[in-house]
Amino acid sequence: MKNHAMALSRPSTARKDTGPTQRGQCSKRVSILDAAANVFCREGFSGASIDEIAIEACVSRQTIYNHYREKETLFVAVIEDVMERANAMLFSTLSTFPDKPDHLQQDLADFAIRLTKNCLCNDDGKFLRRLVQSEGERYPHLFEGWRQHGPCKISTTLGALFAKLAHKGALRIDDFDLAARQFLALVNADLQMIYLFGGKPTEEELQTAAKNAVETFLRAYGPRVQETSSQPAPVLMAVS
Amino acid sequence: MKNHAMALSRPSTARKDTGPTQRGQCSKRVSILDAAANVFCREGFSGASIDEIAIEACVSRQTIYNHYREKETLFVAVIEDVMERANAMLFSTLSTFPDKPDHLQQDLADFAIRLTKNCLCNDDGKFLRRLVQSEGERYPHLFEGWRQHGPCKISTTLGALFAKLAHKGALRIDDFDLAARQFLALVNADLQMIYLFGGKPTEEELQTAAKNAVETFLRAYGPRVQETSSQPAPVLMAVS
DNA sequence: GACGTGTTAGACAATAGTGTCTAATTTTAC
DNA sequence: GTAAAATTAGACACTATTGTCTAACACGTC
Repeated sequence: MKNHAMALSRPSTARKDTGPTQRGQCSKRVSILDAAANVFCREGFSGASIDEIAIEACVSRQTIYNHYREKETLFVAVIEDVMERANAMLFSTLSTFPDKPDHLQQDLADFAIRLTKNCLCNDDGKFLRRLVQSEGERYPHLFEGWRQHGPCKISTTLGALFAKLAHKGALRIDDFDLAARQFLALVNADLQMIYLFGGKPTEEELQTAAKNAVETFLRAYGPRVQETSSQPAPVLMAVS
Repeated sequence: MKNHAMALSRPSTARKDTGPTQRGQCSKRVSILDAAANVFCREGFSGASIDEIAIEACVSRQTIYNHYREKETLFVAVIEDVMERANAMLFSTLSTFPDKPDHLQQDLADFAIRLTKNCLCNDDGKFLRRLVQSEGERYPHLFEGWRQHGPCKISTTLGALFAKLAHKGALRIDDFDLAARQFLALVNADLQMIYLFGGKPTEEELQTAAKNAVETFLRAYGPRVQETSSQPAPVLMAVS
């Protein structure tokens, strides 16, 4: 249950580094990485103890030292593992961005839900929010690659996707990257408070957040004459 | 320079708890709290050592134990200190919200800049982002009060302020609290990436972020006929 | 069954941190 | 100036943790 997303996406990325084991005992490496991710996320780098990780991974402490020479090596391996998986999931989700202008409101909302579910609210997302925040300054080089290929790239990629829709006349956008950043910000507007104390939004909260975000986004960037169901908007006429 | 905001707002909140000192040695308490805030922020709770705090506060370790019985007591005191100050600054800033509909775009942008500068980008803001994220789950009761009176209240308070403007016809808003949350989200849209690796935005980045946020906010919630400088919008007339 | 690889439990030294205690010193109040 | 209060440096016991080492063990292949 808790490791659902991890377990799901793990098989997709074939582990290429051949450690002391071939592939039969690869499961040890995986359980160590998973347990370490949980403990590091829960306790932070200095708060996490190797013994705790060993117990949670159902592995002896010595095994951890066999695979990863020292605590910091393990930490770096965990970070890289999570980041690679998170970035893969991010771009896999981005590839589901709607390209047809029909049902834009619903399609964008569905996309927003996929994005939050797959990338922001899962264990990897929580891990990254927490660890980048707390350990980011201590390991600048470590997170730099992820930052470049993850968060930084998402705006431009999403911006390009919005550009496509704009060229089809479905959106009126000046600065596509800005619109992308704002779209992401709006999606998170209702969820920030939930993230804050470590919780995960319910399905309903997710849908409401997506709906709210898309409505406002379209009011700002959608084609003119946006009919809102709540209050009958005054009829507008374009004069020249 | 670094403690500018802290030093500014500190005298405003009279310290009421009378520890072992009356008020002459109160400066010790303050330097301990400041140093502890920095170290806890940098290293997290378990990573921070009392010795490090003592050195940074230019105080002997024993003095810290005299004032605060143990590490956790000190931690809680620091958290409460920062939160109280942050909330005070937050509502002090909220009180500068524009109430005149003229020059709304500029006034809202200026307000957004004040908000980011005074509450989000200063040391206290960084401290809270980091510590609530990493230690929030360990001390649920500790942050609960702040959450109620800070982040949770800001939406409703800001929402009420937007409502005033809306009633004057300056804004077209259905859900005021939602609009407030989205305003905050938009203001942060361009800054998230900077927060991510612990940096502080420059004055110019701050202004651009505020300008972008307000423009989009007004496109979504502003009165109709929003003139954009880039592309001459068609003149619109409300019929009935 | 022998062998090699990987795993395990436990002991171990080394280090670092917490919290206490004491005696000397400084600061503050009167 | 004197006495009380606060501060300091240092030693101290205690605990937790890291990382190493060793001997026993599991498990497969040959």
